[in-house]
Amino acid sequence: MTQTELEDAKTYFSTELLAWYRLQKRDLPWRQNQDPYRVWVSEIMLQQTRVDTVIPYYQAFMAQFPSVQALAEAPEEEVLKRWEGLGYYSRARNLQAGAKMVMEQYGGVIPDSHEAVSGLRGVGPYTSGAIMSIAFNRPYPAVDGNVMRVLSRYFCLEDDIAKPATRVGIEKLAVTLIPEGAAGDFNQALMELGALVCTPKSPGCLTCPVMEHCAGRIAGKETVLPIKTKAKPPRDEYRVVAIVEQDGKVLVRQRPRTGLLAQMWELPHVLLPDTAKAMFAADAPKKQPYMAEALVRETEEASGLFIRPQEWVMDAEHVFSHIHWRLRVFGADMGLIGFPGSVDSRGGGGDIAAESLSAYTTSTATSTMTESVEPTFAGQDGMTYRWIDKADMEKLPFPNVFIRILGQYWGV
DNA sequence: TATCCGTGGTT
DNA sequence: TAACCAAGGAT
Repeated sequence: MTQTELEDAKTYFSTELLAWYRLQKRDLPWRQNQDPYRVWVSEIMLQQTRVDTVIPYYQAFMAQFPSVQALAEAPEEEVLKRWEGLGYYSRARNLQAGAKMVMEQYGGVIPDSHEAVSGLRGVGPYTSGAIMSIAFNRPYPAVDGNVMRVLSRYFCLEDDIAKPATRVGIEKLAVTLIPEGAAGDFNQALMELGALVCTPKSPGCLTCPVMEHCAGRIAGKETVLPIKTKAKPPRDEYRVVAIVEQDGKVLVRQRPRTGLLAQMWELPHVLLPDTAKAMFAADAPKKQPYMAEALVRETEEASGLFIRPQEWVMDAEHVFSHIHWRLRVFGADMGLIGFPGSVDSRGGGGDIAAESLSAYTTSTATSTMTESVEPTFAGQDGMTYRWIDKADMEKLPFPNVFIRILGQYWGV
């Protein structure tokens, strides 16, 4: 292809795609106007997340946090709760951190500046380009997975889109395609085409507005492009979960401030060694003494509570991007009656258990005096533990897997 | 550069 | 079922 032919193909692509978008674009909540805050929130939510999933979250989030100021001033737990179920929870914390930065450094106004927007927590190359182009109509590229797929096919590019360097190259190409004065619409058009027509598995070339000059299709490679190296499968983790019930309430804890499911609440659970895999086989008995013992030991060391596993409740699975949790859930009671004898009978660790119980009763008494509800106490592991009932779940953010487990346990 | 971060829909 | 993957970013 000559240089002139390439330029013609590019002009054709930009013109036809833009016209197609303006006729075919979906009516989405964040397209009501170009308010930078609305664009910002939508772009963060849309990271690695489907449009249909985002829509209800976006509506609820904007209703509860309608402005940068409202978001900046909200309690973090309310923000996390509103994000519950959407995943990648760091997005929520970063978004709020960004809102606070906008309040403090830019007087509550999102600046029309690529450098400033790029400096906000959770805003990377794609999102900064999306905000600058959609909210301010500035000619920056917004290259996501859709755009890499569409341009890989149209220009028959065979670089591995899993490599960061490839995205940089496609950004350089994408800038040159932006029509004068139409950056926002054009960038959205690229993504809209990828979402609706130029889909990963079976691209709809027959209805594609630019199929006539699509080099990938002409070469017969529309289904092999884009080239993308396979991701590693998630590693298995076998875990035992405790539903400890006392006076109609269930013991939960808050995860650490960083890492997986940071600051979310959960049922206590312990990691089993890889050798436990056999115990999760379909024909293996559901209740294994070994698991119950692990649960007793680890939970006691973590929370300071002595629990007694009773019955197998259910199995559950949860797949993260990089970890596959296989969970076996046990119902358990608190072992308060005859506690010292129980400690002795199990042998070893008696001192730890005795101290733990003492610490637990003390902190519970303290917190019930200072707070009228919800005794909260620190475990030996530094995590915060508390007893909740069904209604308390409305306040605390839980990962979906525990919502499922507790929902079934409580018969929701 | 590779790995860590969720969840749900499709195929 | 299992694999794939979706409007990515941080470290």
